[in-house]
Amino acid sequence: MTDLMSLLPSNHEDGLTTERRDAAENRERVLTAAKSLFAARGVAPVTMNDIAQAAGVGKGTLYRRYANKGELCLALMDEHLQEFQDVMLARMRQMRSADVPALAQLSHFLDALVHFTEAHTPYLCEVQQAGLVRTSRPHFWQQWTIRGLLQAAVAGSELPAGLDLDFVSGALLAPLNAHYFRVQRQELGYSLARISAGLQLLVNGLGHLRYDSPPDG
Amino acid sequence: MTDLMSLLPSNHEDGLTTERRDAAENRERVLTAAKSLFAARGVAPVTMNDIAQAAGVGKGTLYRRYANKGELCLALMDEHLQEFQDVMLARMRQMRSADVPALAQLSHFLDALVHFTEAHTPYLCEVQQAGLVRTSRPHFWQQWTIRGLLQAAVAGSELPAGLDLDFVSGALLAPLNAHYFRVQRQELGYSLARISAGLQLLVNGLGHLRYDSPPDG
DNA sequence: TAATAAAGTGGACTATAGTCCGTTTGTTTC
DNA sequence: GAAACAAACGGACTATAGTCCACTTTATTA
Repeated sequence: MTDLMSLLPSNHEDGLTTERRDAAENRERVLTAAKSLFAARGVAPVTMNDIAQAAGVGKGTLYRRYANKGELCLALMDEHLQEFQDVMLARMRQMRSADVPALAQLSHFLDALVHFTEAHTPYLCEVQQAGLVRTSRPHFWQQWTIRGLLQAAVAGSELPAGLDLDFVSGALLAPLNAHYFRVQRQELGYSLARISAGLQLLVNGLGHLRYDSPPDG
Repeated sequence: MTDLMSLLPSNHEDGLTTERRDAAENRERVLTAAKSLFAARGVAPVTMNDIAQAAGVGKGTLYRRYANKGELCLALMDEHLQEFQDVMLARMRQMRSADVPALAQLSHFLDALVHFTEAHTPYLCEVQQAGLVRTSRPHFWQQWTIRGLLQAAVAGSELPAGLDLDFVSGALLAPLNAHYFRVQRQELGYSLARISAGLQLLVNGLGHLRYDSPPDG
């Protein structure tokens, strides 16, 4: 469960192809400038032009590395995401060795995910707007983890066999869609606990199914 | 269940404030032009400029009536939506008088919704991109209907009391988000039946819960 | 039917995203 | 350390969304 992730594309340059010195410098300047602009004015109102200018770099240079604000936000989130993944993997290893049932692990994971989404909503909104969600590391990893826990629950007879785990793992993640999450939080006024509890309701429901519903291809 | 809808804002002008003759003419020309452009080239690649030009109308005129492509698409969908609503209300009345359980009605409704979404995906994507989803008639009505059926299921003891129906009705709709729906259909290759079955899985799961999970505010 | 007010119109204008390509800089090789 | 090549750079340029406002048309009313 831990090794497969290293095969995924990473958001920061990997050491295989070395980056030219000026390029590395500029990347750093762009990230720093973006971070401080976002902190000062919020994410949405800052334009790519603003960022390029603040970084003392041409637009072409900026776009060469980050095709849009979404990619830039993904890069800025990278270390937080890495940490989140590490923490969650550690906790889940621990839970597994303490024989915590898979569905309980899933509940824990979903709750953590709600908090992660809360912490990064503006960035995630940009990622989504850019259409990068499905291909982004955060989302891929999240769905992959959920799917794995569901699978484990099936293996441990907590869930009936024959469930459409691909669909369900996507459906559990759908309400955490950044834009929708913001609506829930700000327009509908849902608390984090409420969202978390709602998701667990769906999971618990699945756990009480007692027959097989055949999926089709 | 039927009357409340008439209070909602409609997408076409209501007869209360009469529209000036030239304005009505231009509105018609815009809708016609847009429909044929969308049919010829698809929705996404057509620009507002294209539409204004094809309609023989200035940009200002176009934007006065439709603030963006999303609103325009909503207007173009209006009669289809109206028909869909009528059909569904009729069917549900019929089912109710035949004592079909609420959850079975919900299954039927979700299945119909999958087909409706399929039929209008490109339009719905524009609506979503414009950020109009939550305020649009289609979405409001859909969630309102689902929520009503869930409520009926609670009343008929098909569902335990205490469920967070607001959250759940939103969560059931989340995987039908136009962009995500397109991903499921085109990238993941899910069939309509599979999506429909997946949603019903979630509903059925709820139906087998046997304890109350308290929501919080 | 002329005067008037309100509603509607069109296209120039601004803002932003994103592309393109001639120029510059860094790295490698000899 | 000079030549040669690839990588990176920057800013002018294009495309599109959306705004603004001086002007025109319609409906009203006297």
